[in-house]
Parts: sequence; structure tokens; C-alpha cells
Amino acid sequence: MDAWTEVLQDTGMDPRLDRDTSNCSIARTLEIVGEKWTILILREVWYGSSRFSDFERVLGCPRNLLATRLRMLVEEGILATETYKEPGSRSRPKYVITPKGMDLVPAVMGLLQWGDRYRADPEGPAVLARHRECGARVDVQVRCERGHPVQAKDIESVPGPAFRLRSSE
Amino acid sequence: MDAWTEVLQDTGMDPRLDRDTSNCSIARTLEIVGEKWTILILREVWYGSSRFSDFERVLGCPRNLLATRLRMLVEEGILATETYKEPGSRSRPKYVITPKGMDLVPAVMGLLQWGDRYRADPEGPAVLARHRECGARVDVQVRCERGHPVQAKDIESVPGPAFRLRSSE
DNA sequence: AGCTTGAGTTTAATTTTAGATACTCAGCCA
DNA sequence: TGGCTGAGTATCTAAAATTAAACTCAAGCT
Repeated sequence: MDAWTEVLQDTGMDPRLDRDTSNCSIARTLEIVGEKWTILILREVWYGSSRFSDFERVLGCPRNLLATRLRMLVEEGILATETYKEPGSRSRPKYVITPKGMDLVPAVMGLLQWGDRYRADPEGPAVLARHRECGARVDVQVRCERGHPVQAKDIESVPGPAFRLRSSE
Repeated sequence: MDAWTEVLQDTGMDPRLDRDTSNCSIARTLEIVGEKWTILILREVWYGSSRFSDFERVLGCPRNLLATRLRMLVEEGILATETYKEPGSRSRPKYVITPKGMDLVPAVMGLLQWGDRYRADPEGPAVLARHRECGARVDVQVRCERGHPVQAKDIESVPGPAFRLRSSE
């Protein structure tokens, strides 16, 4: 009997198929970063952009969408606004990444890595990620708490503390 | 002078802002897994679902979208179809993950991990990922080729072999 | 021969996004 | 005082995605 079956011995329900999926962390993350321009904005922040006009120029994103996405990222605490002042101009806002935003790096590096492997141009990737100190390329890896590298097939998903069934009204 | 500026000394263009973004690996990955139900289907495959009716039941996704997304995932080589036969019924297709699909695990684990940290219920996550051999929890980490753990802020992005400027016709 | 089931397809209505365009607004400078 | 600039808003149209609901289709069973 696996960990799913244990949680539900007597009811006729299937814990995998009849569970409540509304508190899934993947779905909740996608609610925030799953919209079309959002991850691309974050990509540009990582590459060094910070101004409204930078994003507009490099992404070609309509201004109204850009404003909406930036506002949402700030509300969620993924970006923060600061001000900058170009000599001879007034102060204007710029967008910088927060620690909460930095914590999205592994997820986005995962997308980058898969794209590099399966969808890159014949010459290779358009952008490379390097470790600033040693210059070596970086990648994302799955590891367990004890530090062992973990193959995808050796990951077991089990019900967690917030596991619950879909209410069957 | 940083690695971006080096590639473009004489033109008046800014390599970060005037580069061609159409061959970005992140964007290309999102073209495939960025649609609404796609990642959630993969999540269910990892949790053990394989049949059309499984996905429909647990996701509550409309059947036509489910069929479209499954077909796309098979065309892209992320899922493959096999057949199963329930006693007394005819053979029917089921969907299993391929190695190419397994390679999306780090990206999706990254999303899961961020959601667990910032958007989980007070009790904790709904699902936990464990290393099958040792039972310890797994997470995704950014490391460099030499095995050093890398902080997000220590990642430097530099132009890669397929870097090019946006043509300015 | 007709009923049932799982796995779809079709259709049509609704909702959401995307995108273009024009407009606003605050301060700096001449 | 008037023009310029960066950072937005507002408005509208077109395109795409989402959804529910009804329909199809091929075995297996009775």
C-alpha cells in the first residue's frame, strides 16, 4: 500500500483522482508567473533591464500589458520599485528584483535548460549562464536533503500536511 | 566592459536591449508548456495518472482542451501513448512520460518549491516530493559545472553562440 | 440487435488577451 | 510659457482561448 492509499482506506474514493487540487503549489505559482509576458519580464530583469522603456524596447510588449504585469509583480513582492535620476531629467521609477523574485530563478533556469537542450538553434543557446566566481556554466539539479543527486524517476510524491479530498457535494 | 558590451563595440546599439529575443530558450519552452493545462497534465502524470478519464476527473479540464493538449505533448515527444486493457473492455490508449518529459522535472519542481515557500496553506504543502531510496525531501538547486552551489545573485548571463541582434529594417 | 463505456470530436457561445492608437501628466529646460 | 521625455492610462477592435453541451465511434457484453 502506497502513501496515497494509506490516507484513505475506507472510502471508495481514489486519493490521487479525488483530491482537492486547489491548494497545489504548482498551480498557485502559475497563477502569478503563468501569464504571457510575466516570465519574459523577469528574464529581462535578470539580464539587466530595469526601466519601463527597456522592457518595452526589448520585449515589444504593448505598454498597457507591460504596466499591468509590472504592477502585479510589485504587488506580489517579486519586483520592487526604486527611483533613478538621469542628469537633467526628473526622478523616475525603476524595477529591481527582490529576494522573493530571486527565488524564482531555479524554476526559470529549469525552463531555460530544457529549451537549451531540446529547442536551441544549431549553433547553441542565445544566452549562457555562468557562475560569476569561477566562470563555469550553471545548471539546475534535483537533490535530496542529504545532498544526493536525484533522478526524476527516483522522486516519489506523497500527500503532505495540507492534503485533502475534493468535497463531493 | 562586460561580456555584452564586448560583442558590439562600434554600433550604437545596446546588445541587451536590441538583441533578437526570438531564439530565447525560455520563450521556446514556454511555447510548449506555457499553455494553461499543460503543466497540470504533466503534474498528474507524475502523480500517477495515465488515462484520459483520469485527467478529466482530477483536473476538471474540458475534454476538447485535454485532447488537444495531450496530442501536442505526444507530438512534442514529452508523452507517449501505450495501450492498456481492462478485463472485459477493449484496448484503450494511455499516456506515459518519456525521458524528454522527465527532463522538465527540474523546471516544474522549481515552480512547486516556490509555491511551497510563498503560497502554501498554513499547514504546509499539499504534496511532498521525497527521494525514493532515502525518504528525504528533494529540492532543486542551482549548481555550477564544478558542483558548487550557486546563489541566484552569483549567476552571470552572457551572450551565447546563437546571440544575435534584432535586424533593424 | 441493442446497450454501455472510454475516448474522443464538433459546435457554438462566452470570456480573456492581445495589440494599436491616442491621450495624460509631471517635472526639467530653454 | 511652451516643448520635451519617460512612464504610464484609456479606449477600442480583433484574435484567441475557454467552456459547456451535444454528438460520434468502436469494441465488448447481454
